[in-house]
Amino acid sequence: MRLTANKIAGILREHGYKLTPQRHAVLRVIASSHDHLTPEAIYEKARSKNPDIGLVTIYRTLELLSKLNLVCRVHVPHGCRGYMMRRPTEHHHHLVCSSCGKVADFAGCALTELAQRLSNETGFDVNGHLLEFYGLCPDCRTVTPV
Amino acid sequence: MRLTANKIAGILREHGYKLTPQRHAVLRVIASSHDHLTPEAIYEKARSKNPDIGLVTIYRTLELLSKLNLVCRVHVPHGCRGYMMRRPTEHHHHLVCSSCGKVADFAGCALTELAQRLSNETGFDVNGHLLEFYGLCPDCRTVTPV
DNA sequence: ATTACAATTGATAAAGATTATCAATAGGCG
DNA sequence: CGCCTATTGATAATCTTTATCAATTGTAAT
Repeated sequence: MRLTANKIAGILREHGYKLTPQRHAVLRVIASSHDHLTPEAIYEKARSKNPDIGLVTIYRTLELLSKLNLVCRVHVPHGCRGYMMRRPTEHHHHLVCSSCGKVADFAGCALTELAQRLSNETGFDVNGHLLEFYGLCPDCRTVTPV
Repeated sequence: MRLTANKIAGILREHGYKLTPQRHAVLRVIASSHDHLTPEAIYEKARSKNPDIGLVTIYRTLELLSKLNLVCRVHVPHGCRGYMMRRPTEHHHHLVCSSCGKVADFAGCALTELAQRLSNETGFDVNGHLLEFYGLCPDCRTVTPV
């Protein structure tokens, strides 16, 4: 089960934020893509539906949606600002090809135990983690990487 | 045992790169700090020893040192370009406080097994990973986070 | 030591990405 | 329907990072 753009729009409203066409557009764009999208890419896609949307609004909206935990920010080697839908029931991480940038998802990170250990040892209140693997995808293994 | 700046300078030379005072300075700066340093911070520190060094050289040197795996690039929530020494015998990761930015190190990530599994399942040639935990440090737990 | 060559540097400018400002607009509630 | 305030978009202002290119400087061979 995954959250639809409409459900998320409801959540947005529940938190006291207005539902504007621009926010709706950004949500649609992110929800309809499986990959990470840069603010610029989101801008381009959103404009095709909503030609008058401004780039600044994209940034503001992304910040808001991140704060509400509706989208998550992802770091990849070439570009550290990618956004994608957060799917609560599908906790997963990324395996990124260093050569072509292809991204494969994987689940089963089994880090809660480690998080608990860290919490005990350091006194931190651990509430999240970032895990990514890097390597060469099958296609790029056969050629000389750039 | 940790690599000294001198040893690393030797490694640099072995790889066919010249040992310039600027590169030496950047290495010293990074090697002498335990925290992540931004390019700008490295620039400031390097200038105190070598007033004529240029910012562009810092960027170029960081790129080179990263390529040689002598330093590693770290992503943290507020600023995605931090560099620190790579210490081959001390593989470790970071636990970052979302509020004050304090960083604690930890070892024992036990991800080689997972990397092997991913390698088998996806055909990727996995050669590295990025793992970071986020949370609130003991000091920041008691006050309202920003 | 000297020389010559190629790598490296620094200053400047250019390009890109992100944030601040502020008047105009539009969503949501009564 | 109309008001109030949040939100938007255009522009400009900040950073951050990269490109350019002449001048400099390691290095290895002499």
